[in-house]
Amino acid sequence: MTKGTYLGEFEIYVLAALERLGEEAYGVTVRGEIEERSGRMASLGAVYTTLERLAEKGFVTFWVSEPLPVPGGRSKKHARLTPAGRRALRESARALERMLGGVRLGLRGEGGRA
Amino acid sequence: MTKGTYLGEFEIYVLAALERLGEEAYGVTVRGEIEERSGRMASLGAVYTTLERLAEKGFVTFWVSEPLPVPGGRSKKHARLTPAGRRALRESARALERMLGGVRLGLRGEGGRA
DNA sequence: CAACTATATCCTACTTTGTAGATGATATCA
DNA sequence: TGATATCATCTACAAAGTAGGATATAGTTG
Repeated sequence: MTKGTYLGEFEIYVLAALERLGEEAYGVTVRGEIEERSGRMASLGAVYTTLERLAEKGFVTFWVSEPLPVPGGRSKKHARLTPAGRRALRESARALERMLGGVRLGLRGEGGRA
Repeated sequence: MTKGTYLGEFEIYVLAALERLGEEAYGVTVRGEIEERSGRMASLGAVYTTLERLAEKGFVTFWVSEPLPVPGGRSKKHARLTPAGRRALRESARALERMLGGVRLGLRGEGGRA
């Protein structure tokens, strides 16, 4: 029985976005990736707060990019997964998959209400 | 973009357990199902509190069983999913799947640390 | 019947996560 | 300098997660 550190729901989205985005990951792109990919809404404030908390846990580190010669091209605070972060994401995702796997919820089609 | 009601991490576990257990679902069995199935730890207190909150949201209803002629066989407070609860579980599970789907996390094997 | 064992639930107090509007920074361009 | 476009931080509160300890109720035993 793992008593351990299970990620919160939104934390999972943020870490998964980092995994997908790689070097392109920073506040705005993380938010975009979550919304486009999953359809789940995510405010920028929520993203930044969560990234900060994940960094405190050692799951994320930051690095700053050079400013770009375009409007609004200020330097960005990029985020990347640490090995511990990747491990935490994997553990949470696996446990969730085991729990949801096989449950008939219309995960493939069936859509609609009720 | 769904601004809507996304379930918390533990709420997903509890609702999934209800879906699996059917008529057998009550505090103790819910806890057992979560722990056995996913490996995620779950205290009884957490389970009851979460069931109560899910009921307030209209995702769960309760019914009481007859006491049984065995030691500790008091009547149990069973829980079942409402249609809204099943729908909420499905929505959260789908969004999560879309976000995690395809991410290389060793969801099938590869195990180990780092 | 009192004491004991086995299950099951409730209560309570607190920690962690989730949320997002308002505010402040910094880049180019007119 | 003023206007526009990104991006980040702050703040304050709401919602979800947690679990120890108290309480309830069944049969059993002496």
